[in-house]
Amino acid sequence: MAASQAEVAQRAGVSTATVSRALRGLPRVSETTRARIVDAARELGYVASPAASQLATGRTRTVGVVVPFVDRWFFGRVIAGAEAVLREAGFNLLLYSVGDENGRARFFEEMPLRGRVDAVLLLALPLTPGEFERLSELGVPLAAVGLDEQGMGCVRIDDAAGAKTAMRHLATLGHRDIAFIGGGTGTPLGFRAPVERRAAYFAVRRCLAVDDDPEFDLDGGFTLNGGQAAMTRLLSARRLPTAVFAASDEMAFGALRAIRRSGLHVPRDISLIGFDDHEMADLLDLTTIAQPVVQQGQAAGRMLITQLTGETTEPEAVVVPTELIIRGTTAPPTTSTTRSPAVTTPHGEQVSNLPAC
Amino acid sequence: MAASQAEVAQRAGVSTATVSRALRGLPRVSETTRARIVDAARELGYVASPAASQLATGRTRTVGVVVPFVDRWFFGRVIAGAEAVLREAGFNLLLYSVGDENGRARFFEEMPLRGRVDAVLLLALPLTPGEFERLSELGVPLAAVGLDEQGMGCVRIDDAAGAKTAMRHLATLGHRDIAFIGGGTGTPLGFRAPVERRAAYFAVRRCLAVDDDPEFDLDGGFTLNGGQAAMTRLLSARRLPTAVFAASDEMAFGALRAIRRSGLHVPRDISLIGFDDHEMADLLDLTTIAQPVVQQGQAAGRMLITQLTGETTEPEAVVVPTELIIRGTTAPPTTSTTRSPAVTTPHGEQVSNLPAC
DNA sequence: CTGAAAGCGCTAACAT
DNA sequence: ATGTTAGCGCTTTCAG
Repeated sequence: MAASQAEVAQRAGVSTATVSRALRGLPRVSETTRARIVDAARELGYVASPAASQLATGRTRTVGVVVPFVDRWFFGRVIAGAEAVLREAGFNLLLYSVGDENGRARFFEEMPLRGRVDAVLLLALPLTPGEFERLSELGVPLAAVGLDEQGMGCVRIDDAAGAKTAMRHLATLGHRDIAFIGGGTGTPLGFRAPVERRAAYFAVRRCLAVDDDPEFDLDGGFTLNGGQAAMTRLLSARRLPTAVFAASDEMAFGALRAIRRSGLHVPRDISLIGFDDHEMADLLDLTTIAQPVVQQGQAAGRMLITQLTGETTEPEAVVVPTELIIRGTTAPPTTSTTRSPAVTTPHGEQVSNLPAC
Repeated sequence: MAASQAEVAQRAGVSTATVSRALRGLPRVSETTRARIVDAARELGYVASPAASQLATGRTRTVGVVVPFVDRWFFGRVIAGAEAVLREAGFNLLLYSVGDENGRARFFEEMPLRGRVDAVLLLALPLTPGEFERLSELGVPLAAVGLDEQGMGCVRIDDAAGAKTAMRHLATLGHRDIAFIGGGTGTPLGFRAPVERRAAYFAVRRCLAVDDDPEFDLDGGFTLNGGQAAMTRLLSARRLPTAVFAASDEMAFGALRAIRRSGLHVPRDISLIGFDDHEMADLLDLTTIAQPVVQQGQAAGRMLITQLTGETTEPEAVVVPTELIIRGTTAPPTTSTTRSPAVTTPHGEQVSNLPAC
């Protein structure tokens, strides 16, 4: 069916070794024979069998991408970014979606990537020492997005700083009664963004000298519906916050819906800030913390390419910046509960005497 | 590094041939030796080299998935569905994102999937005869989602019927001045959903005896921003429609934003219906035509598995049903322009004497 | 039920 | 610059 290297060799009147060299652009082949071989190959429609060259060289020209979910906005974008640069460099993408605890266990047990990839890109999955060990046994370069792991290239945002910025934005507007919708801190998948964003929430609260309030610490499971449910719970509580910080835009969307359904208005009655700058955030006029998503995928992809193309560069850890995007869901609290005199800036923000949090 | 079959054979005191049979569950191996071999393999952590068995058998245990974009809601979901069933059946996924005209050309020219996959799943990419030919040369089973191609398993919705339902819903409510936001009919990628949905729009118009109106036929490029831009154009036209049919929810979201920005209200001033039942549709209370997305991916995946596991079933064409989801963005026109007496049903729909469109 | 041996199609030393 | 010759690690007749 498909032409073999031997046929090309015969047609060009050379040995298979020369064909191999010529077609891979290696030196030690005269230009004239190379041209002859290239012609013969084209005429025969020859393409080297990946399996054979893989067996001979050990290289697969494939990168494994391990992701919790393919069908979430964030991951889809990161994959797209990584795919673009890897494809450009001639690599294929082997996709593995871990999904849940079960799938994760299976992945690390069976290691379906073993012998199939030259490198692995990990998305947002913090590894247990055992898992890291298993992955290392593959003996290929590793990189990750949304992780801060030793021994592999990592590109991520500073979740703590981003969350702090969100909280400071609310505080600057004059808010003190701020609720948090996060969640997933106890999930088996163990993402770190949820944990860090929540920690920052508490840190800023304390810095503002506001007592902890368990009723203001909600679990929205990082989903739209979860965010809505959490907000609904919040709205039926004894005391209402003047602002809500949702640790992801999707949860903020859900919260938005719950607030509207309750007849309240954003930001008049409650301010709301999200995190991620989801593609829908602009549409819903949601104030949020933006992070570059596609770029993180690209950066991680490039790291792997660098590792793969010989230069034994030390795996680096890149932190990309987040940015506060002020839209229409945040404003100063109407029932002025600010504890210090505040003036309004041209941007409509109140400047209160914030402690240096 | 990794244990080889020979080592297992030696440890179990048999030949590599027997190891091969035993580990793959083939017959003609006594249970006692099989057990011994399995033990030896486990102790050595042996896993067969994919490259080697691939070279020997020609099978890759991998399915190629060719998709226009990874980072669109629809495709992400379909991939997730397909991945689940294929993974379950022991197949890996090789992802190829075609993206644009350029990437598409490269894909069909280089055929990076050649020799790397046992089957190919195509998403929403109608093929030119030449492309189909190239793909067929791979000599592997083909399946598609969102296509109606001869010679491969296809699973899709009836776009025409769905669009007709959307239009009839508006017509039943009493709307006659209905605009359409679609687009991409001229895109090089040549998806068919845009074309069919638009054709149905015109068909129902004519059936309602409403003259064609070029000003009501907008291009929203199947993106959120495009939808917004199209709606903005529409709002600045001489004559306003009482309803808008957006061929995708994402464009409907954009339209929604444009309408709100203009100070008009949905559905009081303008009714709006979308298509797809995007995850955000419920949040935005958008009336739409729902289609099963994950299920289409699963169905296509199963088709491939069937083809692959011997049963030489004829590639079938499955059409899954769509469903009208009535939410809050559609209502009877306020300025009653109905041409026939209408009564209101318990569901709030007006029943007008619709011609049988 | 098991083993010997011949590939699968390519690459990489080593010769020439 | 080119050819020879071993593998790479598994599968699969074909014998036994």
